[in-house]
Amino acid sequence: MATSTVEDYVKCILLEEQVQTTELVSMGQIAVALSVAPGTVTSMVKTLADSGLASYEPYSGVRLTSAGRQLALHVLRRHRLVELFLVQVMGIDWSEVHAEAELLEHSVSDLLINRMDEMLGNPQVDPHGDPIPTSQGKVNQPKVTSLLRCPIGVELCVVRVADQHPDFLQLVEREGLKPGSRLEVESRSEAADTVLLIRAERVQFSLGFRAASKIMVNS
Amino acid sequence: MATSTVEDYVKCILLEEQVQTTELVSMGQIAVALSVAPGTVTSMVKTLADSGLASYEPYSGVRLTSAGRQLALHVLRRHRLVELFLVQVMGIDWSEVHAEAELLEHSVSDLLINRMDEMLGNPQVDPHGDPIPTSQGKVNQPKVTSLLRCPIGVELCVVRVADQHPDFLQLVEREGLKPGSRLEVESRSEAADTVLLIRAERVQFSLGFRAASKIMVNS
DNA sequence: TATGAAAGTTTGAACAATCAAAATTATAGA
DNA sequence: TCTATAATTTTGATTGTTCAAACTTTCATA
Repeated sequence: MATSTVEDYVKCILLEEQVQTTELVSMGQIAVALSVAPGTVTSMVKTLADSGLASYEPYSGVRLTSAGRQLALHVLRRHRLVELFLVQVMGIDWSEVHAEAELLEHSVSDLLINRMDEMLGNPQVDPHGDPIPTSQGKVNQPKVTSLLRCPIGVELCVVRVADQHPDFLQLVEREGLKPGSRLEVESRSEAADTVLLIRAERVQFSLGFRAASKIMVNS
Repeated sequence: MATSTVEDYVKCILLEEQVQTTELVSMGQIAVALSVAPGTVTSMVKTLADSGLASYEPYSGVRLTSAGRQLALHVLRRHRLVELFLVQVMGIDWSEVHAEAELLEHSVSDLLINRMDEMLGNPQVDPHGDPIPTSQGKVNQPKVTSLLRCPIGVELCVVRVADQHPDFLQLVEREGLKPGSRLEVESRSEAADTVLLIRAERVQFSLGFRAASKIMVNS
């Protein structure tokens, strides 16, 4: 059985694969994401490779095998269902559930996860809009763009917030940018590093490019 | 921070202290309870002693310090609240919740545990009748006797089932011996190793001494 | 009182996960 | 093409948890 550290590594590799265009995930990326030393990643990645969860190319990077992807998707399913459960059933603030789920994703049984799934009505996405893999490990990644790339002057719907930091999530909530919110990009200024938004009630609001890239809208 | 292994050891020592009359818990008891080799217990108990959670007397046994007891009670509180939550809220069978709780007790945060406690109405006991320690680490151990020692011919109420094995719990449920059930001991036979019971509806039923010692009634 | 079985301890080894620091490789820019 | 820098890998060590097997202590009883 995979240790919870192994689960963390495969999940991390899956998530890094998803946010980049290249095939291989670098050791450095993983080291930063998991806050461990680079050498630690190299050695752990080798053991992932030994157990058939990843294929490792020295000095180039690592890629999940289908077994590794399967495991990672199961962990992700647990993580996201737990998050939604904590918000919907336990009434915990959406900015705090990520940290809780990070722990619980390793110790929740299949029985319990499927009970949660049922109770929540087989939801498609978690509170941040991230898609929940099915128990068979299928995910549908809806087509989205960020506020950095979406068309200007068109009404859009926020579908996902791609950052789990409580501070950011609290701002998102305060400013009415949670998934489901409707808004429009009025303009962008590369020089000023700002994206000017108009929300449903015609209120203006601006975000820096970095923040804007974390708000995903339908496209 | 205490590892989950350390939590398991202090919880185990607390539980063993409770089921015996003597002060010190032996290495052998712990080894059996946790299914580890005797030598492993000796070395772990030394590290518990080093971190101030227990006091260790070579060849005699181990005893929790107040810090150790405090930690153990917190773990026990988490375990028992999780069990009750799983039964009451998640609808999981009471014979299965022990195993689930054994995992979750190490990864549920204080925030979540207190939310559960609230949601369940600050319950006093878990589904097996075991008392739930408060967040301050207080437990009230109600006076109980087992069906082996209780008076004969008096109506009694089951308050606790002191065995977590699913098979036993399922039998208890089938035979209507869950906490809250009313019954009477009609007779005991040392030779036959049986305790003859009469339940509310005047149905007779018998248990072996071993099993009878696991059913606790008010006294 | 002596002794042998049961209980406990020690020893040496293993594995998982980690680090710091030295060594190696890759690569972008001169 | 060469080289300095960044990224990666290796090395050697540490911590936590575990085991089997050798050894020691305890204690009941012959």
